[in-house]
Amino acid sequence: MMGATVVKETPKAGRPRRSSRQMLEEAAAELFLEQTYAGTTIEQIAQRAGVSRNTFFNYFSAKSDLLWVDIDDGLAGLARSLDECAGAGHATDAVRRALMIVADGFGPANVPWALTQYELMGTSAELEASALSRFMAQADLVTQFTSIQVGTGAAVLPCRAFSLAVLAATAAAAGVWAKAGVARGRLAPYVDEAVSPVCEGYRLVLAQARIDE
Amino acid sequence: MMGATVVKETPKAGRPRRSSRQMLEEAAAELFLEQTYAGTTIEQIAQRAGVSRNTFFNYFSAKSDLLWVDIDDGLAGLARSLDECAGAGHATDAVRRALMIVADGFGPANVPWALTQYELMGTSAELEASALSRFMAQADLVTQFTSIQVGTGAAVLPCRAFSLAVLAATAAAAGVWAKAGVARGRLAPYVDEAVSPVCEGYRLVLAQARIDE
DNA sequence: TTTTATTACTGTACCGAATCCAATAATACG
DNA sequence: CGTATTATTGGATTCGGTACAGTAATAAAA
Repeated sequence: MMGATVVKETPKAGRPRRSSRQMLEEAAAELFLEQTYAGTTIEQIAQRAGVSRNTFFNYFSAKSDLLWVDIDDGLAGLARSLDECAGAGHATDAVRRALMIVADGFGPANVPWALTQYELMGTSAELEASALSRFMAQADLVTQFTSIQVGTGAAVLPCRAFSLAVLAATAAAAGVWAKAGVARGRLAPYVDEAVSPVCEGYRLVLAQARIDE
Repeated sequence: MMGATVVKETPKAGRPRRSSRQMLEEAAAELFLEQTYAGTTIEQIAQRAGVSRNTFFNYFSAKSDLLWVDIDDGLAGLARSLDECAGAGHATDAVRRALMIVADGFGPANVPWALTQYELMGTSAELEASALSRFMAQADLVTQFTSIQVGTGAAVLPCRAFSLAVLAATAAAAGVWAKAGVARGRLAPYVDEAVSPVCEGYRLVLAQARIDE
């Protein structure tokens, strides 16, 4: 329902799977190259994977989930990365470092579908919806983390604005990185360059945030 | 197609309108209060307004346009506000002032549907899609403006990251403002508090952006 | 006054995403 | 051999959005 995957780990009882998950992803990847994302229907994906249309929804909650298969895994690690970076100094630095860890998972190859298709077909409503859904999920994570790091009585607005701004900068970095073409290199430097000024600007503000209120 | 409205000003020839536009907005407002946004269909809105379902699409390109009727007008003025603030000093300051002008159009009453429904029903796919669509449109505006202000040879990433970050901070401000309840007051102070740190952090970076490259 | 261009409105049909539900198939376990 | 559990399937339905043809209502031209 949330845009994340429906089926992940296998239970021990019941009818075994026909390994449909990966087959669906591969079938979708082929079709996205032949036709675009918008040009392929779930029916076609399921048909090429050799399963029914309904089984597709057993593995993905929406067609747009296929755009994020490469990203969702990395995004799932943000919460853990935030906890790892919790102790070190400023809240802004912790968030920045956590984002760098996540960004380190993305190399020059394998640019996610969400970014390539964004360039290819502009931006469809489905892509936008799925993108903002993930953005807001991460934003809630960072907001909660920042509020805790700043301390009790932290003002809501600074924490929230910092979280959204720092994630937006990350998204901008990912967009520029994806558009950079073959010689893009690793994602992390892009993220660092985009995120650092935001953290710098919010450093003092967040330090005083618990006093103001 | 872009999320904006299809029909705006009246031509001089042809069959006159049945003043459907405002009637549709009012019918939608009633239904959104009775049921939620997600709970009302276009069919119901058109029926209460006394027009056909197809006529709805003569005035709005999508159901989600109704969530932004109050906002789109203000957003349309951002380009003009940016031009007004172009000359004054730093690019960051110009953007910040332009955003303040836009924010000044929103008072304590009349919180747009997009924000109230977001709180009410979490966030549906339609709302997210329409929201990001508008966000990206404004982001392109600010990015182009910032690039020009910084000067020729400006690096892409800083301008893009700044634009997205500053707009994300604005969105965060709007969200907190809407949630603040009856005593929220004007939107502008929220935006100023959220946006200023981002501009502060990017001030030096953007000043050096045309030298780095 | 009649014609014509222009615009508004309506009905019908269609497509695709997503949900719901009932039925069946394949496995593990008692 | 039942039984619980899970996977898969098919059918039906809902809803947003598009396409298209046809009709109605107005202003201006003939």
